[in-house]
Amino acid sequence: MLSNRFDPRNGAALSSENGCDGTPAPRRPTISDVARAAGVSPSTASVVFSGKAKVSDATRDRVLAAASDLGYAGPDPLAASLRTGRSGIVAVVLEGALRRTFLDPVTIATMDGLTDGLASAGADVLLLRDEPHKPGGAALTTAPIDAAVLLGCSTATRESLDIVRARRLPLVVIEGDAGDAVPQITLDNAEAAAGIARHVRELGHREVAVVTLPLDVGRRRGPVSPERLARATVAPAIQRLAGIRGVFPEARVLSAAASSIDEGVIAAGTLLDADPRPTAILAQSDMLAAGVIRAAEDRGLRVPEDLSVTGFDGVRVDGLGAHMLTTSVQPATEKGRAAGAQIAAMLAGQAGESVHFTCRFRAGSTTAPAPR
Amino acid sequence: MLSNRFDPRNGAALSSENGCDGTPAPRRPTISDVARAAGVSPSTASVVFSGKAKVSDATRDRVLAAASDLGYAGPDPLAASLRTGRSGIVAVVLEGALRRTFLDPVTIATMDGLTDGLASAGADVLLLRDEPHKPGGAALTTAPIDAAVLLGCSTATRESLDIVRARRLPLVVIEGDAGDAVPQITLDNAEAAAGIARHVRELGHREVAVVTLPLDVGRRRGPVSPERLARATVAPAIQRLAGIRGVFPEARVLSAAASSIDEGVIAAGTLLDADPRPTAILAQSDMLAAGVIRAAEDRGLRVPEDLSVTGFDGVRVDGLGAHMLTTSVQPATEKGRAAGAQIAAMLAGQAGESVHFTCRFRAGSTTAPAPR
DNA sequence: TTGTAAGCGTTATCAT
DNA sequence: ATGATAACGCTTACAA
Repeated sequence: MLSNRFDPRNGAALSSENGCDGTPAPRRPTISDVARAAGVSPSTASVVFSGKAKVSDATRDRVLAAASDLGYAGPDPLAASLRTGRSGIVAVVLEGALRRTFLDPVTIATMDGLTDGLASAGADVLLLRDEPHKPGGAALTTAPIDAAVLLGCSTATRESLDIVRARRLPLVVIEGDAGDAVPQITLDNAEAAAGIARHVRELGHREVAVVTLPLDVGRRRGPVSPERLARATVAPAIQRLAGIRGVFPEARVLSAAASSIDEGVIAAGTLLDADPRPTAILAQSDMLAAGVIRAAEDRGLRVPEDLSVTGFDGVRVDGLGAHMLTTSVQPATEKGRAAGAQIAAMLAGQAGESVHFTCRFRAGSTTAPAPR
Repeated sequence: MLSNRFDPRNGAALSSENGCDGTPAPRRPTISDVARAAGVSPSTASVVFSGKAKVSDATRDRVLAAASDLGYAGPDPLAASLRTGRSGIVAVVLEGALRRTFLDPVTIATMDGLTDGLASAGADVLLLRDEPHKPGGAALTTAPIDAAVLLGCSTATRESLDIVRARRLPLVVIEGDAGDAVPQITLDNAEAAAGIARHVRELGHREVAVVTLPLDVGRRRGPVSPERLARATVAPAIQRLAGIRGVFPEARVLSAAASSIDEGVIAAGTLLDADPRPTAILAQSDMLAAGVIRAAEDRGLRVPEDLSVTGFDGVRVDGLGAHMLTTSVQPATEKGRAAGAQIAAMLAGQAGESVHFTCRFRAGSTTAPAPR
């Protein structure tokens, strides 16, 4: 028997003969095969494909023709990656199920910007869930990635963070709790939320309620006690609430289980059926605000005459109708793009740095002077 | 000068001395370093990490200790990939911008199922846009992937398809136009749509209009002429329309520019302000149907008393209110899971096969006998 | 402009 | 249970 060694290309033991007809097992052509067929050296052929050096037209044509002849589809990415030390892949680590993550328009916008910013570095995005203790080992430890971005992760991600550090991969954290040395993309959540609150106070509102984003991975719906707040982990939710509390320390606060219209409806239901009824409801996202408006209108309340409603994010909410939400517009896409740019810089050998973004208050048609 | 060869690990020329302090340039430990430190052979160390053979406890402990000592984070995925011929990555090729793709709840559900189905094969998902003629070469040709899934791609993807074929990668197409030999995940769009249409006809409706999904990559909003339909490329839209036309050949047909509530509102606006006003509107997605309902209610029309509305998909539409949509429920998550399972099978050396799914009609509260 | 040579770090096989 | 060996396919520095 001539050869029975393992051949990764075929994923199984390769014997010198095929099972039935004596034909040699089909082996994929390599760049050396192409070079040989073209009568050039492997390095020349390599350069033809990478374009990293000048090659005479005649040579290039011969190489390309040989490649086409042999059905060679270009350099094997796996081998090229090992040689260059780069896979061209950046992991985006998401907390929780894909389904939930991508239900949030802000996340989608951020992902959009991220892929965009990464594209200029020639990198693509690998979707990874934050589940380090998965049976069979975490994908984060074995995936051929050049860098990682932690997106929308609360402290639950500590473990993922350690893995990335152990692998010494460039890392950027978007609005998460990452600590010291890691470049972060941040937002002025507290200030922006305070700005909204001030607007509402200036309109004369005193009976105000708040609907927050989920505060932790538990995502429990309901009133936010001091104890609960102390255990909260989701930075944006905590910060926005702090901003509001600076203006309305006594506001009643309810947590939603997700950033969705339906959750807004549920929370507003509780708030609007209470006595005294708030004259303004500050929601921590535009999706929640849309739900609050829906709940108000279902009860025959007019927005903004009977109830003022504010949001946060400044995203286009599909199905909000004619209302123009009073909100604070965050540069969601820019956040992602900035993360991508930092990754690109770090991959290019530069130091990554944190980037801070600010929101822009936008007065809409959903707030008005408090009824008296 | 002892050495000035290229070192992929550091991404730059490696000199025998560091720039300032004479310290040797820090080199990452390899599995051989770990093996040496533990006093075992590299193959033994490898087996400790892969678990693919029995190792005595004492040996394993020594290796692990050495690894921990040296700060070794595990086998280099790039090198392991080259050796095994597997990267553990499957590309999902999407048509158009991420932002648009992920705005569709059906796509999200399918992605959810796909990642799920792939997880059992130990594979993760690389997001790739369908743009083969991008400057710098298509990512699809150079990405270290084991297989590819084409999701929601019309014929525009022919080129991507060719690349995947040239690379001889396992491929599955979800509801797309891929031709013969490629395993496909399909849906009984025509039959399911016909079923909805029959339900509406049995309720006595004769004046019926249709709101379709985008018909091609142009995604133009407006009336669907025979010429336009002839140039349509989006299979589900075409098939669903065919199903409806079998029941209501004369129905007025409007195409939406996306599958969203707002687009439904726009299309329904045109239809409801026309004379004669339809007594039923068949939307090709639940999102569109939600918009149709919204538009109707905005005009003071009651659903279903004055207007019957049907959808397609059976997804939970955030903010649909109390209505229970009459629709056809498609197994969106299952479609993705099936695609993942086929990829897994092909990666395991088995033949991939097409999988056909059927929708289930669901009568809701948005259809009623035609007003007379 | 092209060729030569030396690995990149790992893991499957086979022998012990 | 462990070790020696031989690839995996490519890209780069350097010489010609």
